[in-house]
Amino acid sequence: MTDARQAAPESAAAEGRSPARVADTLHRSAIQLLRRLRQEDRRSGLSGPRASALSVVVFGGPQTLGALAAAEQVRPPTMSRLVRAMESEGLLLREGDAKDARVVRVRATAKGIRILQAARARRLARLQVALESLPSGELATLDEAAALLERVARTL
Amino acid sequence: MTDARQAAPESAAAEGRSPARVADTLHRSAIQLLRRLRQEDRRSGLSGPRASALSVVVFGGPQTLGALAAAEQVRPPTMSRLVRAMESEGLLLREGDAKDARVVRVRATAKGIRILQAARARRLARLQVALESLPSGELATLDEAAALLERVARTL
DNA sequence: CCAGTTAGTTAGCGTTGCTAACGAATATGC
DNA sequence: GCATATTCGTTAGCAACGCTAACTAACTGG
Repeated sequence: MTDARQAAPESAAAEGRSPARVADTLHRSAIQLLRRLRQEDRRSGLSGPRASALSVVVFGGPQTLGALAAAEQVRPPTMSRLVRAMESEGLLLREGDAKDARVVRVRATAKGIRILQAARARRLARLQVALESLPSGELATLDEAAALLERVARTL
Repeated sequence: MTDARQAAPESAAAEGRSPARVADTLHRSAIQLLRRLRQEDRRSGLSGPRASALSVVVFGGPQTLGALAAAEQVRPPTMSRLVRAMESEGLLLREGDAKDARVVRVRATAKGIRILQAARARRLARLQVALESLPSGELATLDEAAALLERVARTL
């Protein structure tokens, strides 16, 4: 099945580096990472779906409701209800579009931005502490890999 | 606040490699990666919570209901209902403990294992395809980083 | 101007999360 | 050994989230 031995690559043994194996380890470690960081979200007052949707609006700028639903991989009725609930909590607001009266544009409020950033800061702080205890070489590897991974994820 | 300039590290510029920045990029890329891979789960017939719980039982072996709830970061009543539903679908079975009659031990059935592995294979296949188009140096970086990340995640 | 398409909502259902309260079994203390 | 406390899991009941089906309103193309 595997063609790992053909034309041995330039350097350090390629046996552990088949795309299949890397995919597996990457997948498992990403799941594990986010699972642990999710513990920090309890005290944010934001549910998972709300934090995720709010994040898209805060970092991606104002969005139509449909675009937001697509980004969150959720159907329009689900996002419609989510947006209404979050609007009533003052996290975001819905505004009409000047060109097309059908669309609803969603924008984060100052409060929404503040709350999301606080939740995000808690997650990142926890991860940062763990990274601080790594030797600089390992940190460099993670830095390169993270940038790479971001690019790979966009092409998925 | 940052002490990035003190005692300049051995090699290539450390400016982008503060733990804070790496944490941020890692976090974002992990979210993006799993968000995309989640699209594959639609055709597995397993909901997110079910796939996740089943995965813990398949890879971690038989578990008590409470341990499973803790692993999934969910309260016992939630896991109790989830397990009952999955048992009725033939994905796993509940068996009593010989030593302690209070505990319920949960084990995956052959069907459960098969279905989980199929879902997992779909996710991994998609990621693998993306990785195959990377130059081997980048793949090596991801390989090292994935192993590192797995270790970091365990200490979180 | 009329048919078709698109954006979003409403209605109604199943699943998944919780807390509170309980039953049963085990552990502890006197 | 027996009363009490603790632990494990379940039941009941609620809120949040996911879906599809069906609808209204608005835009588009002839």
